[in-house]
Amino acid sequence: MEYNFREVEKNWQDYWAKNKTFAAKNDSDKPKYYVLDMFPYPSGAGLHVGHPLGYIASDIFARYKRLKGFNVLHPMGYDSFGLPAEQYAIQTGQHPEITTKTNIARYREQLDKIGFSFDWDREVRTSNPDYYKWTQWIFIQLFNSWYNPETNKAENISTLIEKFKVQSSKFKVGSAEKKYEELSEKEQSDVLLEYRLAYLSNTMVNWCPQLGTVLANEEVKDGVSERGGYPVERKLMKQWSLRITAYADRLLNDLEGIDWTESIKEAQRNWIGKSEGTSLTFKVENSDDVIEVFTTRPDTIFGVSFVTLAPEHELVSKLTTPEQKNAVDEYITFAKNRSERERMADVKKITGVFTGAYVLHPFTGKQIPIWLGDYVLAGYGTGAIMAVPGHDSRDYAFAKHFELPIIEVVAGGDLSKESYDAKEGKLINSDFLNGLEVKAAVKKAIEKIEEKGLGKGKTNFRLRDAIFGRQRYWGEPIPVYYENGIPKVLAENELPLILPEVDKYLPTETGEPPLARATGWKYKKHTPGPSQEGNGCEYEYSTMPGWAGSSWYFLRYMDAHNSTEFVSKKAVDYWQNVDLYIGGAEHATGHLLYVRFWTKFLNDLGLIPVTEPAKKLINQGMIQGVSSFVYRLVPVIEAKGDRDKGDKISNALRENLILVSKNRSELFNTGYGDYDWKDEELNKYLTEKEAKVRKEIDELEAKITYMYSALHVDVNIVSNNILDQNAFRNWREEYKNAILLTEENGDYICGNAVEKMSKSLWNVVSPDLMVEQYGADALRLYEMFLGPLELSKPWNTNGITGVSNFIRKLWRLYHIPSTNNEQQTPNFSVSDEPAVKPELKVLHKTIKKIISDIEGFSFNTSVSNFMICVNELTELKCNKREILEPLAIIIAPYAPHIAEELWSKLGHSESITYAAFPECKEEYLVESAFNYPVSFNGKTRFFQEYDLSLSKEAIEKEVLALEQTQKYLEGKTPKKIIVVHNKIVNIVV
RNA sequence: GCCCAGUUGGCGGAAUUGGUAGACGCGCUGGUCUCAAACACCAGUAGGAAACUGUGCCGGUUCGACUCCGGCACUGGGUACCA
Repeated sequence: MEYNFREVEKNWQDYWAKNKTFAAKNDSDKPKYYVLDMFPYPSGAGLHVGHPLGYIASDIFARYKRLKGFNVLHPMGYDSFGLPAEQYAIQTGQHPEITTKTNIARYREQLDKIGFSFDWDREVRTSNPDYYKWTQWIFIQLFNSWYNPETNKAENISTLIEKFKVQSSKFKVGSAEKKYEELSEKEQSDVLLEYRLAYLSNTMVNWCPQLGTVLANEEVKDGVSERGGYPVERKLMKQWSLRITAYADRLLNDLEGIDWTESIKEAQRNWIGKSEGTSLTFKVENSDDVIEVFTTRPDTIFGVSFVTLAPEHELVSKLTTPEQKNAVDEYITFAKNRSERERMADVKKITGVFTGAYVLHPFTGKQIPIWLGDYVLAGYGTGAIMAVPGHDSRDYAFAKHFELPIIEVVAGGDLSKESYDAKEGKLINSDFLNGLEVKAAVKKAIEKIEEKGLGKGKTNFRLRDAIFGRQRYWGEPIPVYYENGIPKVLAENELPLILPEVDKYLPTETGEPPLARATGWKYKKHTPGPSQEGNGCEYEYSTMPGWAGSSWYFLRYMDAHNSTEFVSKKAVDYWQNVDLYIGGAEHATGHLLYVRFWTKFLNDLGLIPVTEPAKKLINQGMIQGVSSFVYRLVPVIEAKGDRDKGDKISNALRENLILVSKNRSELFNTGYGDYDWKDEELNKYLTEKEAKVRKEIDELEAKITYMYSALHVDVNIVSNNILDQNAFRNWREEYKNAILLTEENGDYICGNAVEKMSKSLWNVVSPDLMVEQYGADALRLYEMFLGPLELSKPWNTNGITGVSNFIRKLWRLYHIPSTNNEQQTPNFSVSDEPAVKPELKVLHKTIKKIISDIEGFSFNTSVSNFMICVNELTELKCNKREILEPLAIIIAPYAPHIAEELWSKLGHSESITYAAFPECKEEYLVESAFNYPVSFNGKTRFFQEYDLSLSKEAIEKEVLALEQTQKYLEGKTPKKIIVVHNKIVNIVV
């Protein structure tokens, strides 16, 4: 028997757990290194082979850093609040906590089998009260803070109140103006809510009726919910939000200083969407009202031919003339009822209405009509635009549709065909801007606008404040209660606010969130006061969104069991922030933006020393599944008239499922009666079935054609596209009696497609099976070997035999084959003789490559390099300790189990984890000669070895003297000879 | 539409600063072992009989281009009436 990975891997996993081999210390003389994975949501489906990809990469890096002498923090935990557990609870009544615990146990079991070097003592779970206590605590800090634009950071709200008092600020209450001290408690609360970083307000939210909750912009994709894919509509609601917009500029600027991929940075830049322009007011004709617009193209001011307001704009009803009132009201109703999704679906559809009112052009004084259009968004800028159809494609489309004038003010386009949006060209028809280039014109226009007091230069962001309340059960309760309608946060010593028990995980009959079902769940002050009387105060019934817990978890790992602080100063001063963060790119504008926001906020309060959560970020690619299909033959009836009868016919023909092998697709689209299925069973079956309905077919003059539809089939019963027919019949009841139309050799060939790996597509490959069959080391090596970490690639189990063979070859290097072949295992045999130069060269070449591969995150090439190394050492029949000991160390990050086993056999009693990574000694790599490729006009013809000490001139001379050179020269004289030392010789003819 | 990434054998992929294109592995073909199969081992494997041709397509720079520049196509991802 050879290498027994099952036994060896189990032993070492037990050893690591027992000895807490990977526990990180919070004080150490070693330099620190923090390697973090994005923690998973523990779903019921368990891990598939795609999940561990990033974990394996980070584990290799963490183990490498330990070998390099770093104190490494490499933790893991669970993002355990979330929708699936709650939906499961709604269906089954099972408490989400139970579901979550079960799923976590399964995840842990799967993770353990792969041999990760996580420090499990630091595990965090966001749904654990010990954890969410501090999530709530951070919320309270957000509530108690405002953003001071002067200091450009968050401060305690008390500094704002102080400011109000010092400046004697006045606040409008109804028609009166009062000082801050003169306001009632409620009025003060309302004023402060406009500044707090966590605040309650009436905002347009993304409401998802099916989920019964609101969603943040980042959770809505293509107009449907990211989770579940349900339609989302706009709705005005009182909601908790976080003022992330206060940090827009810093979130944007600080991207410069972090080593993240350009694509993620770009996605964040786009999401933040900074645009610089100017505000500009238009006076409404015969009224004191003005309409303020935001524009980035003030240079086109003389091209304005109308002004468009969002249907929700506050001035609409006031402006609208009596003649237009009906049309306007009708349009507003229409716009309101169009869901986000519809609006997006027909971007091309232009809708709008004229209000009957006019504004006056600020420079020419001309009348400009005011229109409503839903292409103008209420939530961006001022909800009103100046329309310049000549130089904005949306305005152009609107103008064309409603036959409004189009004025050319920038030369260079052809306005009869399309608008000219480019920001280059000279201004025309523009009074004082004529002749200027766009850039200069923008500047001049802003100057004039500011000079005349019409507006001023302004920056707008696309980023919206993050809606923070969710009308869900399975999340952190927001630590707020309402006293006389005033929202108040709990005292810190009242945390955690435990998620109460409810009878059902659904909204109440009156539409309140599930938490309103909790009986007797009321806030009572610890200290005596009005709320102590009676039943106490109502709590906030919304819970926090899924991203709350994940916005600071990287800090908790530093000090996971601290019961008095979210993280101790000492721990965070030591660990600072994440050195290497690995996770999926799908979090580009969600999690990765929020965690940056919270980090900056906590830094502002002086609680942590860093302003960014992660120095370096790597996005692992997705591992896609390869789905398999069977092709179902579907009779399609085209009947004239009677539809019911048509259905009856097709049902009769469909009684048994007919599945056609892929390569017999010539049979598809065959019509009724004119086929030969080349399959007796099927001919018989269909002839019988058709005979039964022949009368109806003829009566209806129906036409039958056979089409096919592809059905997903479990990839685990398909091997190399050949269906295991027995397993297939047993797989599902409806396939038991299916008629399988096979190839001539009896095989049923499946089709396939590369898709997302998902339970519903039946293409999931579980890591458990791979570990069981080939071992954890093989799985780890193979996942890395598949290709560059960042690239998406389809999973193909077949290739794993390659790395599995490699592991056996590696094992054999350290052993001599047993002579009496039967029972005995190969004998461990390593020689203490000094290594010879070729052996040392192989080793040190490999060390050099592995170091540069790991540090460049090129894990796929390092696996190749190990293979080359082992192949070469096998060729050299090398079994020297001097070579094999360092080899075990450099391979340990990738294949830790076999490395530990070999290490212990080499006579070490300690784990290989903290061995020293060998240095590359360049002296072994020095070559004395180089085999030069000799090329003619850039095409390599032959090779010639020359000593490296030879000068260029000498080589040139030698090459020309060669017989082969003369042959390729064909008697011509070379024009030029290029000799690149240690690289190439090129002869130009 | 805009932004980002990518396109190399039958497949996954490799190629340092512009310097031997196809490393390594899978698959395939042939062979050895075996009664046979599997495993294992050995040899071959970009195309072409060859001259030659080949890194998505067209063009450029260069002694020399997968690599640099200009244009285009396609694939994947992100984002979208953002004024």
